[in-house]
Amino acid sequence: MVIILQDGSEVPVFKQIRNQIVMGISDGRLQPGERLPTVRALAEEIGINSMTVNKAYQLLKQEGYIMADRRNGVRVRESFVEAAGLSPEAEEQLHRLISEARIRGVTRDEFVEVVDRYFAATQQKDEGMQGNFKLMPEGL
Amino acid sequence: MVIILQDGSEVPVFKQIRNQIVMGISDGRLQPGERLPTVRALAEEIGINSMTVNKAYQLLKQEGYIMADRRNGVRVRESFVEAAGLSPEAEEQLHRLISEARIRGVTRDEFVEVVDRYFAATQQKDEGMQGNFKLMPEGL
DNA sequence: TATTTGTATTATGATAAATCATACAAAGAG
DNA sequence: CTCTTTGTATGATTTATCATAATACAAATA
Repeated sequence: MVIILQDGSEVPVFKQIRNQIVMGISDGRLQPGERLPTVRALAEEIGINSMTVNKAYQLLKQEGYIMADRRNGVRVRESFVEAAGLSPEAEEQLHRLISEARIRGVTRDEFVEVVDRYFAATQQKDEGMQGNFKLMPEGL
Repeated sequence: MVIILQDGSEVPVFKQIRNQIVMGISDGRLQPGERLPTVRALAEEIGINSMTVNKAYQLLKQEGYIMADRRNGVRVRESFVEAAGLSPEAEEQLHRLISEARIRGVTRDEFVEVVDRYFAATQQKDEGMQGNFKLMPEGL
């Protein structure tokens, strides 16, 4: 699992960490139950304050993506609650994205093509990369 | 076209205005060249400061959705620049939305279903729905 | 016992966001 | 010309966010 922090991004660091971990869970790079780095380890590797990492973990925990306690450390949840459809926030954001895309001239098929590309980006379990949690310094 | 502000929303007011106008343009409720309310009129209608409306208009103007000057007031652009595909920001946000949706158990078909619903929500020009902005005199 | 763990607390500085009150110049109407 | 309306520039204020920092603490572990 590689985390890449973009420096000039308007997205705050703690949210970049959160987003990339969510994407990692979604595409299988992070397996259920897999342990994540400690807040201090991750903070030191990236070169940020540990409370910033903790803020990302707190958010992920509250959203139900991970579990964290002093017994088991921080781990990806074993199972996720299957909800009916998208969240209201997700629907709203998707609506906005589609509105902007249509004005740009993007057709339905072109949009679905992008959707399929991301849906297909499911990475199956790879023993070789198990447990590796690499961090890259701010790039680009 | 009626602007409805959600009170408890985390989305700032100026961005709510911007988003709703973009959606209005996309689904045809706002026609090309159609005049939008003055900053003061819209501000008074929804009970906010006129500079907040101006901030939304400035953003829309910068993004190329509208044109605004002292001669013609504020109007929806006649034509929009057709770009190739989604913006990088849109792709990134879509990627995140899909990642979150997949974890919730949303399938590709279910997701596309929602996409189609919003893509189909193109409202053609309808004389019956010609209730524009309330305080809007239809001048050239 | 000593260390590591997540986490709670509090503080601080920096920066950005959000709203508001004015004022001004350009344009049009009378 | 005068008066009004227009978008907009300016500055102020208030609030919120972000990241860092220095601790401390309880639970688990080596």
